[in-house]
Amino acid sequence: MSDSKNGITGSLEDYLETIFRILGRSAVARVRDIAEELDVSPASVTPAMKRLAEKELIRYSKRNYIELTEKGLLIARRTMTSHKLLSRFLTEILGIDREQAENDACEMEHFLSESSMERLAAFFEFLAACPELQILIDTGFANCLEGETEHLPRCSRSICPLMAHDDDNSEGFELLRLIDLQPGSSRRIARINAGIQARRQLIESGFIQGANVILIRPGGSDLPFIVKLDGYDQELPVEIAECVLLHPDSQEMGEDENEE
Amino acid sequence: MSDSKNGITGSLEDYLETIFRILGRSAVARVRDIAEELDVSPASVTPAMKRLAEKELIRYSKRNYIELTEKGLLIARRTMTSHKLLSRFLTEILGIDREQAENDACEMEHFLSESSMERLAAFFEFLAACPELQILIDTGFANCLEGETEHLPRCSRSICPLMAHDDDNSEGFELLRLIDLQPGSSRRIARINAGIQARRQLIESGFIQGANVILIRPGGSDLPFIVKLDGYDQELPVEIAECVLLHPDSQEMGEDENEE
DNA sequence: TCTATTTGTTAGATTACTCTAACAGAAATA
DNA sequence: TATTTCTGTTAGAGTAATCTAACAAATAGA
Repeated sequence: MSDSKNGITGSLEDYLETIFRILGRSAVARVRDIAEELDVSPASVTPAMKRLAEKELIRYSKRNYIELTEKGLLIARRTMTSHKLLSRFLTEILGIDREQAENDACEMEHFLSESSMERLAAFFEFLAACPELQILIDTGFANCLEGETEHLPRCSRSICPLMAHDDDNSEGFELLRLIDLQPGSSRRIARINAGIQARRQLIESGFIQGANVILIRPGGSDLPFIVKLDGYDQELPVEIAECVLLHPDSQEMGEDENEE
Repeated sequence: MSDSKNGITGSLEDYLETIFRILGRSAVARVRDIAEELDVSPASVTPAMKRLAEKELIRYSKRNYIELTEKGLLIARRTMTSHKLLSRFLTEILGIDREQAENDACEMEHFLSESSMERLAAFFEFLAACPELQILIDTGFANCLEGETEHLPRCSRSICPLMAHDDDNSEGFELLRLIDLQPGSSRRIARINAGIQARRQLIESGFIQGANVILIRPGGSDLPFIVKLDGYDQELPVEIAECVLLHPDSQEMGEDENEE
């Protein structure tokens, strides 16, 4: 029932985190501030405070200022750290805009386990200490994304030579197009070479790098391609199917990605 | 109220995803299978199916097999993809063990926005196409983590020269130890050089790369250090404070990390 | 066909959370 | 001091989710 590691729900974790934030900048935390910051009605805060006090995570008496206990402080800080790490990952690594990143992080923070948290922190330490990685991400990956409506993964040759291409038809250096695949044979997806719209649609349908597709039936101008993915047949119009680029080598089927 | 982008709750998304998984391997989906896979009682499944049917995400009639509608299929697939991406990120990049990664992904999947999802997918494409990045992560970062109880970020010189060190006292090449910091001055954390226990404790307390710390009062053998972080004073025993390594340059305070 | 087992549903309770509306206490103002 | 405003609480309702226990329908076995 109660989520995550603390034995409390995500909602209560949010209240703790909010109290922590407020106390970090003001001398006292009041019901009003909490309600405002969390965008809930003050009437929702009171019962939440009671629940927290019951669990001895805050000190709370009617109509009085709210304080975190030692235990509550620990959870609040952990939640806050989780939030920061996720938000930084989304903005600094993936390049998501701040607001969206905050939204996502705000919800995911309650479910990042301690070990994941610790590794994510290590990743930032590694990133800060490793200029090559920093450059690859800042320049290579970021450049890949900058032409938002353009074909996405695209590197400057100086950063990552194998990936370089000029967006004309030199695109598939070693990649195989889904539409050129032999019916009945299967490959792993290397990348999606589509505008943001089609790209999103394909990705949400499961066409992500590493996923295994089998061409069931080739299509034509009016006939959609049929491909099998995750055990399901899916229809793809030619103009969509064209965007799917495959790793040229038939994989060794030693791993999963197809079973679970 | 209803989470995420679909206008349905995480719980219902889980049911859809489960139905999707089952139909990917079996001809039919029954209440029993769903209950088993989700580890809930069959009595919880029936009302969930009613809620889903009401929203026209499944076709369901009493005591009959369950089918996804077109709309339901879309959501199920999107959730599934979100799950896969997160799980892959946790295992392939961060090196979390599979079971833990599945657990985390299972909950976070409901909150990863479409744009974040798309960028994460792009990251894998970039990774697959960029051998340098792959090497850095597989060798550099992974090596950093392999001695789990050891000092964490540690690179082999061949991969990332600046980071290389041999775990003797050559550790801080250019880094400043927190315990050597001038009282009153502030620096950003570069990394935590501690065993897994102390490391986890520090990170959960907010001592992550990039965070700004101010040394309030230096400590001694019996006297804990006091440092300010996120507006809060924290006590750190010497042996813990020793593990905190700082970027040597006083930062330009142009960004946040201290305000929000 | 009759019975036992499996499977699915219902009823009823519980928990957690939210809201609005009404009210009460405290502080600020006149 | 009296009154208005701000702040916090309570009451009452609603939603979503879960459970156990009892029951009903379908299937399988004898």
